[in-house]
Amino acid sequence: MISISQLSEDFDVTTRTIRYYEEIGLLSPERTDGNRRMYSNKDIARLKLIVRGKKYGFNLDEIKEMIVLFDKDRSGKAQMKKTITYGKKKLEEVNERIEELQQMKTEMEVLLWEFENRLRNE
Amino acid sequence: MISISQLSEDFDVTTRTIRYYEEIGLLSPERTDGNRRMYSNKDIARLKLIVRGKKYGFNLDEIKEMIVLFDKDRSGKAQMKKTITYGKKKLEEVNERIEELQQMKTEMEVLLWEFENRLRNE
DNA sequence: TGTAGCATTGACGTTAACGTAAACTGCAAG
DNA sequence: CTTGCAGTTTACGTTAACGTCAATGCTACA
Repeated sequence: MISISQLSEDFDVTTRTIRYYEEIGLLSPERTDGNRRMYSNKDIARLKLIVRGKKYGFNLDEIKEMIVLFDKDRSGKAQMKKTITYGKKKLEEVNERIEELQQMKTEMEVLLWEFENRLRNE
Repeated sequence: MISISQLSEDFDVTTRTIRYYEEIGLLSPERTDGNRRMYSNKDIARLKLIVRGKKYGFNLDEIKEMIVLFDKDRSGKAQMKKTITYGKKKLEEVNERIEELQQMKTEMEVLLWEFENRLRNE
């Protein structure tokens, strides 16, 4: 259990941002007697997911959907089947992004190679 | 050479967005006698870069920097060396994103596998 | 027990990346 | 010629994702 300032430091995001994520339902930390937020390992894992998701260009609504997927406390066959279907779809998206990024990487490498050659031959 | 509406259709972005990219210096199409924008293959390649960049979570300022890299009309040894250095840095960033995305993919796969197992064993 | 230093909840401000509407222009078809 | 569509500029509007500030509440520590 850590405080909001600790969490803020650990992940390099402002406390405002963390509170905002709570505001829109992405986090729901416990409170102390004095009403201070206390973050569990589960909360920490969630924030990690959020921060990473943002880095890949997902917006907070999309991330919210993914959190549901990563939230392991689900039961009922129907619910689980839905989760699996949705998860596979998201996995496909991630796959596509990886492939495109790899293509981009290749293009950049070719370009750099060309530049280095031109530099050598002049 | 294609029109703005053609370009808009081809890339599934609005004409407003295309004009905005021009406004901030990401595109600079030629004009016809009647002042209409005409987009060359080079412009089209740029827009492709922009759209793709956005998808990966780069903002337009970062994309602007990358466009400079992908712009092949550079000369002078010093300039080229700078470009190569900068390009390698960007390549590193792309590499990192790929690796993190792959880690994320693995996690999702594990999770889905667990779900499917639970579904089978109940 | 006082006080420095985090924490809390509003509430309004800001910025990037467009959306939208208005007023105007150029061109092709009937 | 005019009708109508596609394009142009200008300018104000919008939304997500926070930033910032004010007023107030805990709480550890000298």
